[in-house]
Amino acid sequence: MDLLESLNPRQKEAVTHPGGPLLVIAGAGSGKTRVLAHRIAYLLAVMKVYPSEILAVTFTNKAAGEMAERVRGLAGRAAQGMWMGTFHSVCARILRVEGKILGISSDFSIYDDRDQTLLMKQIMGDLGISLTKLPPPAALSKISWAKSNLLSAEEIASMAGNPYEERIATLYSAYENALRENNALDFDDLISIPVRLFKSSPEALERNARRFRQVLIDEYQDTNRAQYALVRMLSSIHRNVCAVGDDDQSIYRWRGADITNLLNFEQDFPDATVIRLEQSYRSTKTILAASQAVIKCNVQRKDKDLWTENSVGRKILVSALSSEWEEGGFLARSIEQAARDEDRRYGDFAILYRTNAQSRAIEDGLRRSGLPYVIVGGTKFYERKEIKDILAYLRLLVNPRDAVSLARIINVPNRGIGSVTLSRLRQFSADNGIPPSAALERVDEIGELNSGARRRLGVFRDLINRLRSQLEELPVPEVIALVAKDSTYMVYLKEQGTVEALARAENIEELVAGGFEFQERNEEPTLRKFLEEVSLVTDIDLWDDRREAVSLMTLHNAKGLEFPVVFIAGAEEGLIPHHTSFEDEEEMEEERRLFYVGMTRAKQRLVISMAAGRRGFRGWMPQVASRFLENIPGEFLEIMTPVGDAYTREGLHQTRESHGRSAGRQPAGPRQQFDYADTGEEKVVRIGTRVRHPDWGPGSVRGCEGYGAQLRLTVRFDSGIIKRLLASYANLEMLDQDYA
DNA sequence: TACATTGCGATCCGT
DNA sequence: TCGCAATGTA
Repeated sequence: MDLLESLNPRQKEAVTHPGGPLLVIAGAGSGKTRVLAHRIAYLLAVMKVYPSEILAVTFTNKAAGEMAERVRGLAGRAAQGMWMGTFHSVCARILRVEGKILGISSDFSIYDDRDQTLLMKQIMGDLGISLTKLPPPAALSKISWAKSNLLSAEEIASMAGNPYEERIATLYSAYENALRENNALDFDDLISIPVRLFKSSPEALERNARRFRQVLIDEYQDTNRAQYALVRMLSSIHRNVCAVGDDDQSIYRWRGADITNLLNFEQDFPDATVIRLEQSYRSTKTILAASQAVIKCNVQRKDKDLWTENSVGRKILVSALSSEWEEGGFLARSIEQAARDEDRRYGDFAILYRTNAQSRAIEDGLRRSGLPYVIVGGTKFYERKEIKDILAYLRLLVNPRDAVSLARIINVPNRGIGSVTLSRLRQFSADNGIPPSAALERVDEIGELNSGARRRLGVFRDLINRLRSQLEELPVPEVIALVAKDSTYMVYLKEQGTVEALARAENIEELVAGGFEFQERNEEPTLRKFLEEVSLVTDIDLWDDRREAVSLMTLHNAKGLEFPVVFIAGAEEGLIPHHTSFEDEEEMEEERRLFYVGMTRAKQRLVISMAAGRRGFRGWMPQVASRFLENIPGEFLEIMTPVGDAYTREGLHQTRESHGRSAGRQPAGPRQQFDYADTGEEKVVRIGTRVRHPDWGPGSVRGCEGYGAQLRLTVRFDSGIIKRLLASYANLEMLDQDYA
């Protein structure tokens, strides 16, 4: 039949596997998405499985959407009603139905790390634990680790071997209680609670495991213990689990991913069939061979033999630039040139990097050349302050017990309700064992409040109640618009009149537009569903690959994608491999896998760049080439290092006098200058410039950090004292002529 | 008591 | 550059 026609023998075997546990080890570019889509279509068409009996878990919502589309293309209408999504979205769906067994109401809020931190701060404040001694995110990351390994607060407490761990256990337990009080779940809960639920309720497990006749998991190498447990439970009756993955592309160990889930599949399922997909369809022979040479340096892996019938292609270009700004310029020039000479679209290019911080210099380079680009990742749309604020209103309307959201917006925009008033409200709610929003209803009974605060709380309460009363009647986008208007958030932004505030107002309008779009897409477009969706979308989900723009993203975000031309920027020791992995061999292997993932995103051309020096958060850092470059045999490389290319970035900011020496061949020009931006006027100050301060007398500039109004000068005064001064407050008199 | 300002410290990857 | 905690001011 033609469903199988285009597949190679291995792929065909995977697609037509009759039943029982199946592990597909799919090398980079070996067509694993095709295999999954075809297998699902095959299950529907040939094995007559109902769509509602199929559970397919992917790594991103975007991947799920693409998968659904491909299956629709193969199987048509028969595909409707499948369970397809990320672990988190599938679990949220299960929990809305089954959660009540554990006393979780279906209106629960989903807390992101921002919300988690806020909650943890409150808890630590209540317990009198210093926020500086134990930063809330540190405690939360331990708790997250525990949850993704299915360890309860009690278990953590019993394992604790020192006061620090005991404290973590105490916080864990308090944090859990707080989440339940707020009727909220964090990301880890979305996975671990269903597992707990299925452990405690055999009926619920039976119900769900019976429904899912076929379970398919993509990117199996990146599942954690909790996800693994869930997969085992959901496939416990029919035992039709199809796991697809590649141990060489496991890059989420730091998030709790456990590669042994994949490596031990055959032990966990003794009757498992294992199929290897080793023909690669994506990259040229050169790119494939080079990437194989790199990944073979890892010890902990299953050996594979990837091969391809693709052409040899061009050599991998490696270029060393003298600074991150030059690197940005190089990337822009290369793209311009390739777009022109090779007649490529901007959408063909991707620039990948290890850390989000690298994107700035790259962006500058592209912007200077006027190249269109999109950044995937960084500050996500739904994490913008204004969006989070509006969403907090909406969450509070849906889930009145959500005290984190309440605290977030009770004084945004300013209503004259400050921290003292808020803490009195919280005190009252704690004393009476009711949520803060219920305390708000009884504001007249709170004795300590002065009349002004009482009145203002009353106004806020009326606002919330009025909005909530309209919730049922209005469609989602109109609720959002109403919230933005009645909360006076919009007016508040527009009154500010700054460019930034207006951009924020536009973002809120975009959120409303998103609400319309949501409404059209869903049969039952409830606000609850909308909130869940926005909590679980990722930046990559929003990325539109048809846009005619260069894509910028981290190596992590690039997983699962491919581009005709890929640039890997910042191939330097300390970045990739990241310096935090220097001490640990396992982490080093993960860095190598990450680099490998980056290389294998490229179909036709791969360019790797590095900077000989980079501006770190504390001055200039000389950089050396990544050790991974040395793993690539020279025959695959073409090395190009431009010489004497002057900085094109205007108003270059530097911090030490010694740059020229450390970076070798830097041009003399602007390297000892930096902007002195004060009241909008741009000045350039040289290191060594003589200055005078009203209190400390004369001195000379030794260095600077930062930009614009935040510029901090390090000045050594003749009296011997050295001061770091914020430029706008330094009140310095420039004595030399040495600035313009 | 609330709000604005100042100054400090930190920065990997992200569901 | 940025967000936040501490400090200053109305």
